[in-house]
Amino acid sequence: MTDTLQRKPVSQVANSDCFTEESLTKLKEIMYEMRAEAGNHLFWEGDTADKLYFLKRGQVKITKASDEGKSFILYVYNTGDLFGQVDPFQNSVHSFNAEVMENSIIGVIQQKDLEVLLWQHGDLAVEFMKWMGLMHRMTQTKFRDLMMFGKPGALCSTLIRLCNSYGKNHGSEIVITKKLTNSELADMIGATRESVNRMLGDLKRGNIIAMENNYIVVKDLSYLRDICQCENCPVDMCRI
Amino acid sequence: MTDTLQRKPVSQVANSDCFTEESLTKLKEIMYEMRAEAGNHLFWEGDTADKLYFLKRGQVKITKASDEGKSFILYVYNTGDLFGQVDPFQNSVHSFNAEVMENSIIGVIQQKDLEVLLWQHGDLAVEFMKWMGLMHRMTQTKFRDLMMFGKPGALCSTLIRLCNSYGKNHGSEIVITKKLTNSELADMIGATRESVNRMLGDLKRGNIIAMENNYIVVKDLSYLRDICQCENCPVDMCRI
DNA sequence: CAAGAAGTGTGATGTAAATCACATCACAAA
DNA sequence: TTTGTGATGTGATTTACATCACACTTCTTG
Repeated sequence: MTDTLQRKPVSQVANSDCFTEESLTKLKEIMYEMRAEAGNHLFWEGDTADKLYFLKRGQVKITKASDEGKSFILYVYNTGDLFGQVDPFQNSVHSFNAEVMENSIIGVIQQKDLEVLLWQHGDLAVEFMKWMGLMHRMTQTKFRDLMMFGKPGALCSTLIRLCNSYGKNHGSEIVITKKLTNSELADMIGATRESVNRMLGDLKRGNIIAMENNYIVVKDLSYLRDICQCENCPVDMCRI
Repeated sequence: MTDTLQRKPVSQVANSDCFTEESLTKLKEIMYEMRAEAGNHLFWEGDTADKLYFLKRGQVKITKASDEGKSFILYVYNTGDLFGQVDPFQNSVHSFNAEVMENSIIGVIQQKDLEVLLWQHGDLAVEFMKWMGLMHRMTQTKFRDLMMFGKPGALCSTLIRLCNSYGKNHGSEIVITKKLTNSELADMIGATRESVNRMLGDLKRGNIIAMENNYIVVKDLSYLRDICQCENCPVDMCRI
């Protein structure tokens, strides 16, 4: 979560920013490209986890379904993001689902190939370690935000993360350039649509946010920060 | 979370099991040893995060304090565990506190030194990547357990994790060989002492668990599994 | 453009869990 | 032995949030 001034233009922010141009090229060399249509799944819970995915273009969300049919959105990945699971077990399986949200072009990396690459290139290994550290930290901070500050805190944290992932500055306001339904927001914080609706209503009435042709506009970021005790961590960390 | 038969003796389970003997030796060569007394802190929120810690002996918990003075226990590390933060930012700071619970002997690794080592040794880099993946997954599964199955689910998941970290089989029962107060359990699942007390009472009445001179004994692991929809993942992953 | 689908907004009610308030209980120190 | 201290156990009350129910709005698409 960052000062509005520090924010990079939306289009440049991706978690593969951790890598240098050369490293990214090396990674790209061991990828094979595939296309996936919106609605399809890259993997399901229980599938073998032995691949990484580089989102050349598109959007993918990582979810967990509960028995009662509710689904919890853990991450949303966008163009330029790298994601997947690296485990020390041979028969490791996914605990989550990866659902394609927009038609996407995806570079697939086999864990075996990645291991060879890391083995050969020390600099890539170091960058890769840092990327993994970043991803882990993103999970931890999200965990904290969703556990410690109630549903309003979780929502405010999510709005801040959305600003960091999709925000465009308009003067002192930040437009979240991604349409989101109340249900989607609810699934991101483990709440119900109705609760989100009421909370958003409160924020609108308090002049913290506003809607501009169905996009959320954040008018008072510092208020959101206070609610979830945001510590102004790096933008790259506090994302969706 | 595993079948009782698969469970390794407590003393052998540590997250540094990801590494081969040789790799661990290399890591140990770049450590400097320090002693820390119970009650002290290895780091506080806001401190620079540029070190890893290898717990040669002792116990350390990673916590987050909320404004209202409540504290949430994210991890408890034991002898043989490696922990710490690796971030791609130069001025990265900790989001959590590390409190020493027992007098400990700790090997400290500077991130800079680690980078050199990873750069030089491909096999270590690959193992390190897997270790990081394991740690991340541990966080994710804990996240899921605490978010999706209510407080009873969170408690059951935590009891299973405690079995995996500290469990000793006694016939079909598992003794959790670590004394825990209701408050500590509460801090692990983000609940209150009273709630934990009531939930434990329910489990005792249902003959799922019992107390034997202040140690928790799990008598019906499968019941706990059902409550938190445990998928029987590897022991090494589902830990505290 | 009509009509169904998908999304929003909001009241009423139910329920899980926090909070408050004490009564024990265990045990260590004076 | 008393006294203090931390932990446990349990009822009564409050609160946050889910659930249910339904009206209203806005987007689709035939």
